[in-house]
Amino acid sequence: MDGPLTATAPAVDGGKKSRKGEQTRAQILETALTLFRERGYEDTTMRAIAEAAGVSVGNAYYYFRSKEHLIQAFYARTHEEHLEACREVLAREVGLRDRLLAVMRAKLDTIMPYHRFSGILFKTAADPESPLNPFSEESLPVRQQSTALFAEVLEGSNVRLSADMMAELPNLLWTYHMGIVLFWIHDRSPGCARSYRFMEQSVKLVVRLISLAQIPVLRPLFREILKVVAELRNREGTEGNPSTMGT
Amino acid sequence: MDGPLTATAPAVDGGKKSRKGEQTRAQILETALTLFRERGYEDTTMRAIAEAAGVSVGNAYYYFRSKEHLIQAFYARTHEEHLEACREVLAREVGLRDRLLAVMRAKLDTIMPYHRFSGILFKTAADPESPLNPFSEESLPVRQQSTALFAEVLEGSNVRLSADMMAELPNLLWTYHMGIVLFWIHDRSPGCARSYRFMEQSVKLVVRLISLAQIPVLRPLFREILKVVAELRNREGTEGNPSTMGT
DNA sequence: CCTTCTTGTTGAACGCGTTCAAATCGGCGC
DNA sequence: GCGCCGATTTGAACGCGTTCAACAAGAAGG
Repeated sequence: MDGPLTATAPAVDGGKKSRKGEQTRAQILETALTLFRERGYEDTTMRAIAEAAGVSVGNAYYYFRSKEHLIQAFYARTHEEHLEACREVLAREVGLRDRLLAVMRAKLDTIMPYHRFSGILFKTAADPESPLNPFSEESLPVRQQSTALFAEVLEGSNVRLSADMMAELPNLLWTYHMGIVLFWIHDRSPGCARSYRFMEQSVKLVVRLISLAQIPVLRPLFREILKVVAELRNREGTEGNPSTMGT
Repeated sequence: MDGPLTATAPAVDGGKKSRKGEQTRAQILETALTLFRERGYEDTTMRAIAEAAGVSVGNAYYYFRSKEHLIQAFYARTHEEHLEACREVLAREVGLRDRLLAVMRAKLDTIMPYHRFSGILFKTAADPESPLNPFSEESLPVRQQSTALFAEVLEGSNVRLSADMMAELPNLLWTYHMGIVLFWIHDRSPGCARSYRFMEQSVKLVVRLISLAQIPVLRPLFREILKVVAELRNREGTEGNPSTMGT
């Protein structure tokens, strides 16, 4: 009953075993992502994925609990690509606006090939019962990695922030970046030009707000905002979930 | 081929015809909403709805294009209940904070009975292809009505706002209210107490921000914010869609 | 070689949302 | 009465995601 489903990311397990199954798993994932890119999500059936990958339907389900779980693999995949695309700029640039701009632009560039099928991504992501829900247990690793990226955007810049800001701002930026992606998903303009424009304008605004938050007169206001945002963040709340306390 | 599907809202058509079908339609909708409330969305099958309503499956599809379209009817229904629940307070109260508080509280109260099945609501609502997408053509009437409610919240208050604020703020408040609902959907605390608390705190913050926007020094900043928000709003963009130009 | 256990693989079958050709109903002219 | 036509209703059928009992392939020990 305990299949290979425990290890979601290919690189997480020991790396030594390299069981026969790892090949099959990779084969299925690769086929699925290709078909998603070509035909979109809805028009790609599990039967088609299995056939194109040269396995049976049941076998695909041996490695991926559901069709949705294939998306989670997509999540992890594009996130890694995004990280790679950012690395160089983040090591060089120190201006906060340019850092954030570069990261956001890289994000859009990374997910662009998947624009056709990305609709379904947020569709299932918004379902509180779905494992793809950005707040779910299962997607916590990717979310934490992504939030860490925004922490790095801030820390590597020449802008000094107060401690309470530094604690909450990465999460806020992550939320902001989700909002941009949401806009992008609905964007039907050629080349998603509107998304890029909207992103650039809003990045300027965000950076301006951040610098405003450092002005002493406005501190009480921003402190209150942070308080409300913190309330928003720990959704599990009184249930006492220790897993979200760390970091 | 042109069935009764053209008239989505029951009160929209002439009201005179009252064809046989209107009864059947109402019967199906009532049954569906009841089952949704009792078992949730996923566990309520179209076959079960049809059987409980005393019709065939195909007949249900004659009146509702899909299972999702039953949700749109739910949208319209709860919106009317919300309006009704607000009417009295909005006629009496003039303080902006209390007006907004009352409206938001009424919103949560109205949708509370549907908390179990509301997850799917946003799930499909986030899909850009879905007719339930809040930005879609099909849900435009409800959205406009809802936005109008927030315009009334502002206009009936003793707070005077500049014209550009008055033009954009209702849309912003509508977006804010969607955010609260999104929080509520994910809220698993007993009685959704966290949602109410979060709503109250954020309402205070929102009102405070609105009054800040009236301070001359900060006007340029808020004007820029409004500009970006306006960019966000007309998504159809360069396609030249005249239907969203009105009002 | 035979057993035993885990890992990997199969394809038929289930329940679902949805479709559609065909049947039925209801009013209106004759 | 009969014929007609649009509105309504039916239920079998399709394709989908998913499940599961059964089977095959290795690996390990005797």
